[in-house]
Amino acid sequence: MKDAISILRHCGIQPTPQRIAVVEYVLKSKTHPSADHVLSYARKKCPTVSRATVYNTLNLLVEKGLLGMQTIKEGAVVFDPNIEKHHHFVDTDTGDVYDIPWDQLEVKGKEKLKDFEITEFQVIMRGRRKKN
Amino acid sequence: MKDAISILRHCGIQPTPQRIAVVEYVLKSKTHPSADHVLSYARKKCPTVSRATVYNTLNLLVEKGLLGMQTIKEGAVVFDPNIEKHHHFVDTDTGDVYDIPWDQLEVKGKEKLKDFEITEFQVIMRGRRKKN
DNA sequence: TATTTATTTAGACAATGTCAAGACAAATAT
DNA sequence: ATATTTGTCTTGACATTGTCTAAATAAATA
Repeated sequence: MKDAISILRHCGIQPTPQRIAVVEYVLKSKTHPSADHVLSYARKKCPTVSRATVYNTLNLLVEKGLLGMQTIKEGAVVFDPNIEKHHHFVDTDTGDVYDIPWDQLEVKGKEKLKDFEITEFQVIMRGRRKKN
Repeated sequence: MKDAISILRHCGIQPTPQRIAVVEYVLKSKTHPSADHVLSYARKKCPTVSRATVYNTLNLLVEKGLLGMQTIKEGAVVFDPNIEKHHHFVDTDTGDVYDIPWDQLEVKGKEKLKDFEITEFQVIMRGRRKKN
């Protein structure tokens, strides 16, 4: 992955220490962190960073298409560095969210929904992850 | 639909005026109301009903399987009187949520997900509802 | 150096949702 | 009837999420 500074510059966002801290964490996260998670981790690099700045930066990244945003859990939106189309599986025991590759599932019948203009869709599954 | 009192009695919940007001509204709603919507309408029938009672009653109904609960919009959970399996379409302009009948769509490939034990799933679509 | 301009911070604010304590009502027992 | 237990409701406190504003700070430009 490119470094945080180039990523920010590339979309015309001034790379400040606060934004760099946010980007470094959220864009390389393997999980699906909430804004509060991002805030905690950003404060490790940049102890004075404020909640407002974290929210501002996250919203900027989402607007620029560098970051996904999902409303699949109660309580708080989660962010998703994977901006390829994909589906989601939510472990109902742990709350963990897993990405399911787009081509693993096929959704048939959408063309029958004549009343709706579908701009995006995904399958959301819930259950338990099997421990191997 | 059966009346609110029988429904409550049938699951061993004492039918109080407050609960009846909640049930009457939420179980016959054609939309997908939030808890706050339910509170507003319940107060029309029962002006002193409290927020806590509305939440308690909604949670009770969900536990008993009489009411669905969906986390598909930002900010607040929505409730869904349709407890048959179905998919959802969210109008990104209006925020309205539409139920899509279960048999309109088919999701293929779930058996390939060997790491996951799927207890439920649905397709969530976003876009615009075509106005005829 | 002076002056815009952009960014950050702190705190206020509103909304969602949960919880505990006391008030109230209803059912049962005495 | 009255007392007692049991269940329910309300109020208000509380934590959390997320947005906003005003003031402070930093950075860029002239």
